[in-house]
Amino acid sequence: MTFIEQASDAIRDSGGRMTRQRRIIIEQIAGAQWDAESLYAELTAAGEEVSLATVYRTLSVLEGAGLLQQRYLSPDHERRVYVPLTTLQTHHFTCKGCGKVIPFETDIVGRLSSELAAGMGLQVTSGCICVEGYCVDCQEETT
Amino acid sequence: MTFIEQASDAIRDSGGRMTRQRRIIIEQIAGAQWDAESLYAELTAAGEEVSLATVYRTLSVLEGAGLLQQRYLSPDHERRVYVPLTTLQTHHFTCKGCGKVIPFETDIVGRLSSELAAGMGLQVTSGCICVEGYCVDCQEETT
DNA sequence: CCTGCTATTGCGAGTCATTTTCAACACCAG
DNA sequence: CTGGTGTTGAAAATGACTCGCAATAGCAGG
Repeated sequence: MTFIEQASDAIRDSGGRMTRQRRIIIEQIAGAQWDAESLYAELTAAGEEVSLATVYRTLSVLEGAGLLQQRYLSPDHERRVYVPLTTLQTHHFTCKGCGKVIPFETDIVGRLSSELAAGMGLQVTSGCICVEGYCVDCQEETT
Repeated sequence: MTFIEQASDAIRDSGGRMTRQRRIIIEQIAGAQWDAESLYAELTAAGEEVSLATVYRTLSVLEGAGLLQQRYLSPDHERRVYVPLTTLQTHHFTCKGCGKVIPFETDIVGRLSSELAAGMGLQVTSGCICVEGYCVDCQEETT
């Protein structure tokens, strides 16, 4: 079952309706992570008619349905990004030198979940990790 | 050297002045983490005269001097919190059931730093970790 | 102890991302 | 086809945070 089918089902199951706007938003976010503003710009540039408010609302609905998860890519948390669950294990490193955002894979949230469950009985449902520092290129410049 | 002395020195060294407002803000944040709004409320309640803008500005100055670090306690990142460097290894778990914020200690940022350095040559200088889920009490209720 | 230079303050206004309000609209079950 | 109600767009609201500017107050030198 594709992401789009899952999303349609989830929306209908909760008594919601599949509108033109929701469809194009879902199609766009199925492939990659987006923040509301960029997604809106992209759709508008492609000639689609949606309002920014609807983009925010739809992303929020999809998050509530468990299909997306919010993230903040950089430690200064300036913009909320939505990530399809299929890419959940990707986190991001922000370079303080050049501003580059470097994705990396790790199951560190999983390990942390185990630790918290074992040590304190906490049940982790979602986590967010932001790290910043210097990338290879910027380390060389400093040296 | 106490946190307050460190802060005074840092401010003076950079050509800044120790004002009454800065002193009371520094004294207040020396002991624990605060977000600007709460710190302002606390000081005002204690009869001190400071403006919210000054609280924000002072926290930012202290962060620039390397005495505080910003954090977001919960995954929804609704409020910026400043933490004295001495308590840096404390992270937070937010319960989606009762809203409780539970601190925990872990060197997970350290481990992640090692992984990133070894695997991709990235040099991590700071990190932020937010996890949410259900605490022991709220897990029982769900059951 | 004065004095003046200028860093800092307070206040109100300004940002910016995100949310809400509300009337008009459009899914979709019947 | 049609009505009930979930959704939308546009604009106003919100909330955290920042900025402009005139008034104030540290503090170095006299």
